[in-house]
Amino acid sequence: MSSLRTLAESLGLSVTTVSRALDGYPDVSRKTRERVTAAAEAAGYRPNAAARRLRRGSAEIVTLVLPTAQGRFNEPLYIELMRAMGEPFAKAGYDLTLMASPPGEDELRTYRRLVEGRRTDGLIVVRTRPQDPRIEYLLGTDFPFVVMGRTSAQPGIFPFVDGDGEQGFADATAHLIGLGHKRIAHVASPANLNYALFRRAGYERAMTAAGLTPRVVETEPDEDGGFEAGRFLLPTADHPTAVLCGTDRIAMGVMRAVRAAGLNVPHDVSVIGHDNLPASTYSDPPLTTMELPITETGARLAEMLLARIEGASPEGMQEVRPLRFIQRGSTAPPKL
Amino acid sequence: MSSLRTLAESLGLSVTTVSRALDGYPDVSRKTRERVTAAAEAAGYRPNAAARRLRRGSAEIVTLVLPTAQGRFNEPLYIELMRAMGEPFAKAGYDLTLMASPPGEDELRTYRRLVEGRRTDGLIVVRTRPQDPRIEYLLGTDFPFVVMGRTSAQPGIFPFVDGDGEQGFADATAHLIGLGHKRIAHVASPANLNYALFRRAGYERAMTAAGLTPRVVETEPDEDGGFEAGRFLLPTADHPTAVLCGTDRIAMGVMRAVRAAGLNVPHDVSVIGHDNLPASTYSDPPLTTMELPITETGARLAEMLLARIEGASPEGMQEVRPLRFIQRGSTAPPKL
DNA sequence: TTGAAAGCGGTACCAG
DNA sequence: CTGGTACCGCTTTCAA
Repeated sequence: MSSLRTLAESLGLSVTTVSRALDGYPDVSRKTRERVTAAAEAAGYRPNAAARRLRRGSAEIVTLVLPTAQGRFNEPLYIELMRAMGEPFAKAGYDLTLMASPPGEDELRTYRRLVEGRRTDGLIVVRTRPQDPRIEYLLGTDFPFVVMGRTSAQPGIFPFVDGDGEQGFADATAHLIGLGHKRIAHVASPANLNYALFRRAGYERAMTAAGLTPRVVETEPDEDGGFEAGRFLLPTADHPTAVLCGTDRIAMGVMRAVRAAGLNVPHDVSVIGHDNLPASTYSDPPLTTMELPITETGARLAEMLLARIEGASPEGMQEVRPLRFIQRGSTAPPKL
Repeated sequence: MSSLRTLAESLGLSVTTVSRALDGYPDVSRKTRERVTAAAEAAGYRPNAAARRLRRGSAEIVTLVLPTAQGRFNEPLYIELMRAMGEPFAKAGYDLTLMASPPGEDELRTYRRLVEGRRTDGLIVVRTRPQDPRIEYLLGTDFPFVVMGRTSAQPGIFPFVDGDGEQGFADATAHLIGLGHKRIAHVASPANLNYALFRRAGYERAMTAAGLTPRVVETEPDEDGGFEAGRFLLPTADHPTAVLCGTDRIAMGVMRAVRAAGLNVPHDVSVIGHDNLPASTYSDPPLTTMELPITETGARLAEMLLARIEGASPEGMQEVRPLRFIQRGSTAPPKL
C-alpha cells in the first residue's frame, strides 16, 4: 500500500531522497536517513517489486525448473538443493524459486517464458539428457544458467557440477569384485537420462578390466522398474550374486524382487544403489549406496550462477566431483 | 529483446494498436491483427513481465512457501501437490512457484516480502501449526491464500483442505482392535504440528471407546524419531502388539526398531503409517498406511485460491476430507 | 479502427 | 546533501 511517494509526502521530502536513503547511498545526511528508515519501518514500506524490476532490468529471482514426470524423480534431492542454494542467493538479493513442469514441449515453453519475458535472472537446469534441448536453447541466448549434471553431445560451453558417475560405478563394481563376486549385473536407468550413460560406462569398464562379462538391464528409474528388472534377472540358477543399480529407487525394487524370489540380501544377492535417499538408511537391510554431496554442490552452483549473472565467462566452470561411497548392509561376499 | 515499441515501429503502427491486437481486443481490424501476430511470432516477442505487472497490478504468480527444517518433511508430497495445482493455475494465466524457507522468523519475513512487495498474487500455506503465525499474519491483510491443513486455535476464517486425521486414526485404531490387538501404542509427531493433534485425538477416542488404555510417545516425525520411539516401546515383555504411527517415516523407523529387537513385522508387531510415501510400497513388509488423495486436494485448493484472487469470500471454503486407507503387509492379528 | 498520452512505482541522472 | 525529471515497457482512457 504505502508507496515511495506517500512516504515522501508524509516526511516532507522528495521521493529521490527517500529512495536513496533506503538504498543506503552515502550522499544522504545521517539524520535524514534515520528519519526515513524509521518512517519506512513504521509504515511497513516495501518497494513494489514490479516497479523496481522494470527500472533495474533485473527480476531478483533465479529459478530451478523441475521436470516432473509422474513419480520418476528423486524429489527430496532437489529440495535439498534448494536449501543449499537458498542462502547464497538470498545474500546476493535473489529469491530462489522452483517451478514444476512436465518434460517435453511445455518445458521448453516454460523456459522461453522465463527467459524472454525476463521473469527470472538465471536458471538452474537439472535432470540432463545426453543431448538436451533446454541447454541447446539456452546456449542460443546468452542467458545465465548453470546445470546440475552434464550432457554428452552438446556443443558449447556452460557451467555445470556433476558427480563422477563413471568413476563411482567403476569403483563400486571393483568393490564387488574385491568381495569375490563374478556375476554382477547392472540395472540401468534409460539411456535418455545422461547420468545413466556414465554409470553404465563405469560399470562396463570395471567388468571388462576384470575379465568379466557385463550384463545390463535397462529399466524405469523407480521401484517398479527395479522390481521388474529383478524378476527378470533372478529366477535362473546362475543369477547374478550382485546387482549394481542406477538409483536407490531401482535398488529398492530389486531388493524386493530378491525377497520375492525367496532369496536374501546380502547373503544371496548384494545390492548397491545411488542417491542416498532418506529411505535407504532404513530399508532392510540398509542400502549400500553413493552420493554427490549436495550441500557443496548447491553452494558451488549458486556461486557459478551469480558469477554468470554478473557477466563472468562460463570458462572453467565445469566440475566433475567424486561420489561419496556409503557402505551399509546390502553388500557382502557371495555365498560359495 | 524485442519490445512492443520496436515491434510497432517495424510495422509502422502505434504501440497501442499492437498491444490491443495481441491482447485480442475486438476493435482491431482483422488484417492488422494478423499482420501483428505474425510479426510478433517472427520476432519472438514476449511482453516484459515486470512492465505488465506494474501496469496491471498483478504478478501472475502464485507461491507455495515450503518450510524446510532439515529432513523433517515429506517433500515428494509437495511436489505432487505442485503437479496437481500446476494445470489449473496455468490455465488461469498464473505461474506456480515454490520457495523454500527455514521455519521461524525468516519464514514470516519471506511472507512479508511476497505480500507487501506484491511479488505474488496468492499463497499456498502448508505444514500448519496449531496456532500459526503465518496464517495470523495473512488474516491481518486481505491477501488471498489457501491452506493445506488446518489450525486449531486460530481466530478468523480462511480456505483450507485437510484430511480427516481424527477419523482416519480412529478408524485405523478400530481396525487394529478388530484384528484382536489390545496393546496398541501411538507414536505421535510433535504437538507443534497441527495434524499431530487430530491424529492423536482419533487414536485416543477409539482406544477409550474400546475400554483400552492409550499409550502415546511423541517424537520427531522422521525415521530416526521412529527408531528411537520403537527402542523405547519394545524391550519389555508386554510391549505393544501394534504401533500406529503419525507418519510413514516414523513407521519406517519403528519397523527397523522392531527388527532390531529381534521381532517380526507384522507377526509380533503390526505397524501403520500415514502419507503413503513411494518407499512405503517397497518396504519389507509393505507398509499399511493412509493418505489424503493429493490430486483432488490440489485441484480444489487451486480452485479456491483462484476464486479468492477474483475476490470471492472465504466463506464455505473449508473442507475436511476422508483419508484413504491402504491395507498392506505390515498389519496382522496379534500372536496369541 | 487507430493513435497520443498518461500513468503504474520505482531508480538514477543531472542540476542546484 | 537534496530535488526535479526522464525514463523502464506496458495497458488503457480519450480523442480523432
